Amino acid sequence: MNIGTTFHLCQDAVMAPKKTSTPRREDSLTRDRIIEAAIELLDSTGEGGLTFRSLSERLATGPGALYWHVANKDDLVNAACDAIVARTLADGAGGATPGDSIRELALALFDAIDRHPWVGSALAAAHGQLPMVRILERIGRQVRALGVPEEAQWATVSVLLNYILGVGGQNAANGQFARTHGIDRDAFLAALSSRWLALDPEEFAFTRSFADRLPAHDDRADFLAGIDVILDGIASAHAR
Amino acid sequence: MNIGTTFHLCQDAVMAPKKTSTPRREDSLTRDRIIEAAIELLDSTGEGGLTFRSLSERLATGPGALYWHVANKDDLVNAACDAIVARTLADGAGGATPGDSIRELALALFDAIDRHPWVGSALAAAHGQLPMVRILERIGRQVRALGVPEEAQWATVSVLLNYILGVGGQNAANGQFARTHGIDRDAFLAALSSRWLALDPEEFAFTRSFADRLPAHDDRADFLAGIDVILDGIASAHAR
DNA sequence: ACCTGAACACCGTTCAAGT
DNA sequence: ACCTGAACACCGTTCAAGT
Repeated sequence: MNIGTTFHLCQDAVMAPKKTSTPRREDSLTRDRIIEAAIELLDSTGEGGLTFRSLSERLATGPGALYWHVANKDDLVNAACDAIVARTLADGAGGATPGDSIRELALALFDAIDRHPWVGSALAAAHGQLPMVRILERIGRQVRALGVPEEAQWATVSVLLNYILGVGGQNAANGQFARTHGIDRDAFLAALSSRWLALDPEEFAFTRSFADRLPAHDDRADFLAGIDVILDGIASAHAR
Repeated sequence: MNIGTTFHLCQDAVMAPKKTSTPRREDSLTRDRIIEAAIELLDSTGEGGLTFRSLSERLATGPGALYWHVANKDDLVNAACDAIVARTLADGAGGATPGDSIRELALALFDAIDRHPWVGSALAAAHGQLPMVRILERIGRQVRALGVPEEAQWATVSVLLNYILGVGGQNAANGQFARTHGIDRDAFLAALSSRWLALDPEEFAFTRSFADRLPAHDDRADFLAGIDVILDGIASAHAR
């Protein structure tokens, strides 16, 4: 899945081409080129913006041509997700301790999903697929390095992975909502806050008590705090 | 965004007559009736099986009629999800300790998503909506009861919630995959296991080492083990 | 007020026909 | 082998027209 091919998009070519000249591709279609274009489309137009028609238009071809290189839409989205995940994991230099490595890995994934919200949904949809296995493997190695006994390793990896996926899914939903409603993060949190304040004071006492702190809170810091809670739990369960 | 309307569920009150004056005919369309039919359709045919056409057919009406009671498909799915979540939370008797209550709550949600896999996806898609707020509130109260200091409560609730949502999302994906491919859980895990065994032995050493244990493992027990790890982490961070 | 059902603007996917 | 683009079988949603 090495995607180094460069290709340029002429979306700023305002002048409409002559009726006689159809936009021509410069080089042939490739699975990698298709995936790269899909990533750009997903990033710029959101989950709903990726369409075989819009994608084929961007690649100056017909919808049917894509099916020669890609099995179907699930395959396409999964491959796009895997490209992002593989790049994200490739960047990690590794921390001083296994715990640091896990923190670094988790933050890298958090940031990647923040930049590409659709990755959060794609990860949730594709259990056991390559992108998830990559993450599983990385976490597993660090959990082993942490000294967790063999029989508890799977459950331990599972907590970390599912927590990361859970946060990722929520971030994806936030990003998607903000996009389709044309508002930014601050406006989204402000709206959420006032919606929570409108809830029944008795039935939702806890939720309401946090409503006004919502707009100011730091997603990333909270996410990391969650990772630390889990790491603490692991340490206390397998203290040596 | 009008999902705050209170509606009561009479799932077991099969023969409760309406004492109040009911100008509507007995079989007239109702938001509740629509939501109930949507739940049945989602349960029996999966996420892709819910269609305004299939639903209207089941209710012996036209697709357009549904829009009088329901804003759009998101609204419909969210309301269906909320009905399941509300029922699930209503069953909880509460545990002996806050920790037990959290365990009980988490297991109840796990089982509900197991029975209705689409609820996992619906929860992931609707951040801050009523169904998620219900869960948030319940967890929040128990976290308070656990003695977690004020400033750490939000992050603590967040770990538990996101972990539950993460597992729920994965279970939803599993259920969806098994349904669309017409296989059961055992066949799914067996296929996953052999797929993992086909991975590169060096690059995926950890994953492969767990591939043969995959078919026999207990999702529910692993889920609960994860909850316990988080509860341990919370306890060790705020030891009194 | 509530319901009908045709119509609109899409979608993923297929496939005979081309090169 | 790879690509084309029309065609198929769907969607969610709207809306004039009915009761």
